[in-house]
Amino acid sequence: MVAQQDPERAVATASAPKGTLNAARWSEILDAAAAVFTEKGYGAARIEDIAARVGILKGSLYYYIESKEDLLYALTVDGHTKGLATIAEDDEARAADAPSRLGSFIMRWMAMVPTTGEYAQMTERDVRLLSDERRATVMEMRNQMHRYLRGIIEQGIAAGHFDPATDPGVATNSLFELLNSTVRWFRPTGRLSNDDLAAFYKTFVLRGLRPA
Amino acid sequence: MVAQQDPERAVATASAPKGTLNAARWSEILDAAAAVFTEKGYGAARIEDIAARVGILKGSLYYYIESKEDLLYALTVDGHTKGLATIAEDDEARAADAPSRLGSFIMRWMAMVPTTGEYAQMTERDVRLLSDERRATVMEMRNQMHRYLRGIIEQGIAAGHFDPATDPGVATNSLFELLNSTVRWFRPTGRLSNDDLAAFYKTFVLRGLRPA
Amino acid sequence: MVAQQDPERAVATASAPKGTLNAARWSEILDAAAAVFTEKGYGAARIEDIAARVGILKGSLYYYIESKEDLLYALTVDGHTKGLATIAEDDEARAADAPSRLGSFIMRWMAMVPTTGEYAQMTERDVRLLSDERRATVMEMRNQMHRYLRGIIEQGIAAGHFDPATDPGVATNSLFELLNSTVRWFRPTGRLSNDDLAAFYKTFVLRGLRPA
Amino acid sequence: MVAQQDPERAVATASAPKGTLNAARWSEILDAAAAVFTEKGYGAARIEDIAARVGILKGSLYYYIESKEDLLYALTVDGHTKGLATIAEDDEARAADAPSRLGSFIMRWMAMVPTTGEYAQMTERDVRLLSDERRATVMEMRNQMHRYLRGIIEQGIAAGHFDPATDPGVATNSLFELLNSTVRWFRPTGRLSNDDLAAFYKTFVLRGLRPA
DNA sequence: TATGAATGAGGATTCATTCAT
DNA sequence: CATGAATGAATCCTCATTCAT
Repeated sequence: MVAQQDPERAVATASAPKGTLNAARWSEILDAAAAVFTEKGYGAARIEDIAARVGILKGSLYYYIESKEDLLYALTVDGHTKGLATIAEDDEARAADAPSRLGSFIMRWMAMVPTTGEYAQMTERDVRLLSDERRATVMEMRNQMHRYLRGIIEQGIAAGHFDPATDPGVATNSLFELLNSTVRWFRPTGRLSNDDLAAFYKTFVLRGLRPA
Repeated sequence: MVAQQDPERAVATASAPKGTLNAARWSEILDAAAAVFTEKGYGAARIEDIAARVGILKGSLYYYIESKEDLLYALTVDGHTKGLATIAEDDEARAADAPSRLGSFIMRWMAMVPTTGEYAQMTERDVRLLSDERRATVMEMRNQMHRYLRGIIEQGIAAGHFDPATDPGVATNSLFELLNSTVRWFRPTGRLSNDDLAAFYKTFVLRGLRPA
Repeated sequence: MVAQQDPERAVATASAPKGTLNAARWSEILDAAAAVFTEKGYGAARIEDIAARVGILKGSLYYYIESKEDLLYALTVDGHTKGLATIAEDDEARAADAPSRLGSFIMRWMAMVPTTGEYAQMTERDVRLLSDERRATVMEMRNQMHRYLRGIIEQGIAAGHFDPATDPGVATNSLFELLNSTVRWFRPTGRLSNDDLAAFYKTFVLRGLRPA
Repeated sequence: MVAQQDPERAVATASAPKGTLNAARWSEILDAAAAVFTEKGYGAARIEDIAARVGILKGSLYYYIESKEDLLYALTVDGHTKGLATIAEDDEARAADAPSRLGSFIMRWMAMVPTTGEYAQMTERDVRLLSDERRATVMEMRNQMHRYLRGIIEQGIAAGHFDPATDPGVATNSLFELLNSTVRWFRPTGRLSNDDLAAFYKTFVLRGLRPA
């Protein structure tokens, strides 16, 4: 178990797979892994690259992990945990109508995205690399998020706020893909901030779902 | 799911890197590569898998290629060539207003998507695997497509059909990501056909871009 | 058997290993092999390179040879045959004293060297690549040459023309190495012709062997 | 026959390409590489052979090297470094006349030769296998040695000790080839020691260069 | 004679993983 | 905790050779 977590990783760092460990070091390792995976892709990333970024030798990494997959899994669980935190609503928010719930979700999700690497919202293909059990865990977390978003869309359709011709599953998948695709091309170095982008998505999506 | 062989392949296919060779066999090889890359990802795909799918030994594949990268490149150029064919408009179409041009583009693009594998619209990361020259070629093709779509969006903004608050670059990237993300989750095995999906995207996008 | 040989290769072209063949083509092939072996070394030379230089496909080369080794052997026998031709003396020459026989031999040998490639006087290491039988053949040819030169040196020592402290075996080996090393560094493109070099060797060697 | 390990190795050895590693092991590896390269030639030598001779698996060799070429380069730099050490003269030696400087050089060079493998004085062809930068380094070392020897020959000609008809470049190349050819045929197993050979070369060369 | 296509046995290199110290 | 050294299975790629046409 990780004894203490720093604020940035606070919400839910996956605990290191090997017993009691130096939490700060484990956090460094996850950051390094996130950076390297994002830069090279999971397959091309080498344990050595990650270790080097932490400033230790690759053999030493095995004090913290049992396999490379552990890093992918930890990062993914981390990201998904943050995602799950994002779908939490207080009673008041939950009572709102679908458009405002959806708009609010988009803003929250987009606020979270830059705190995770590309692998946090792991693609279908990479999920396959996990063991059956782990894959099931991740899929369950993912399904929870999908159910949440789908619920809002169905609510909006039922209430006449969203086009009844919309297939809720298609809309859910499309929204997640749209929001998560951001990491693949957006670099907040220019005119546009992450917040600007979030605002665009919100407007775009809410208008896009409106009935004819 | 995997690039289907179709008549256009003969025309659009990047020519095999080693002189003039049996075109049918080369096409088989590209199909096999598309299937294996899509299934396992480029990095994890083994030359042996591809050869086996064609029914030859791995060494024999090197009669057709010089390196694994050749396959990625050929597939990508293939996909991008199809993409470029998709942005072609006759004079009448070009003269139309932005919403109808955009709607029409979405339908054409979505009609093309199922004829290519996931690697046809290669991700940023995989583009890095190509040699400098090849990467430049691919990027130029990609830029052409982006310019086309961006042009339509700017036209729509100028004509008042699209929200003037829209950033054309963001919208262009978002649209491509949205459309291309399809291959990552959609399987046309259920209620919904690829056409249904295209219709959804069209409606969703056109409404989403409308002014307030 | 090669039916007719062109003058340049007349003295003793090793016949192609496979039955009756187009002699001109076989000669072309040997020239190509000599060029490629000299350029890249036997090991690094590819059958494909040689075929390309002849203007045929590598598969076609096997109409003329049974294995790559055939080319090395043919070239070597060729060169050694030329070497053996070089040690031939008429009765008058044979009757001369050692210094004039040796000087004359050096001039003849150096006149022959530029007509063969580097592999003609194959190194110890490459000889090992030949089959036992072929190696024996080549070694026997080589030994004949060595015996000839050694004979002259022993004659010179006996007659008091050469330093009696000279070890005939060492001198023989040294002379062959000296003369054959020429191909490794000499390019007759500058001030010096092959004849100039021959003259230097002759003077140098004859003085070098003189008694104190 | 093969590079014998000796105290100088520690000083003269090109440092292992991968950081600071176990020096003794690196030395073992170089010895093994020298042995295998000499026995089979660089091209035919297998990494596995070298590893086996060290008593490790081939994969383990890559802990010490980045590529097979590294071994060739290290060996060559090693040999050339020894060669450069051989051309060093103290003030008294440098002040001597050309014949004694040359005689002394031959003795020193021949004392060095048996401590290096065949690849130490790498042939032109093998030099091509090195990267541009490495080739340049080796060529520069080689040129230093050539300049040294050529200087002595020019001094001798100027002072009237050597035949003025001698081309210094030709003589330099011939001498190096003569001395270095030793490794290709000489085995100090018989009557003759390496010192005997050195003495022969010294006498032979000094007489060979004398004026008419 | 020549070709095109395939074969298959290597060989270099990579890298996650192990483990004694 | 960390290191250095080694492992060994994988995987890309090479190329001499074969052979039906």
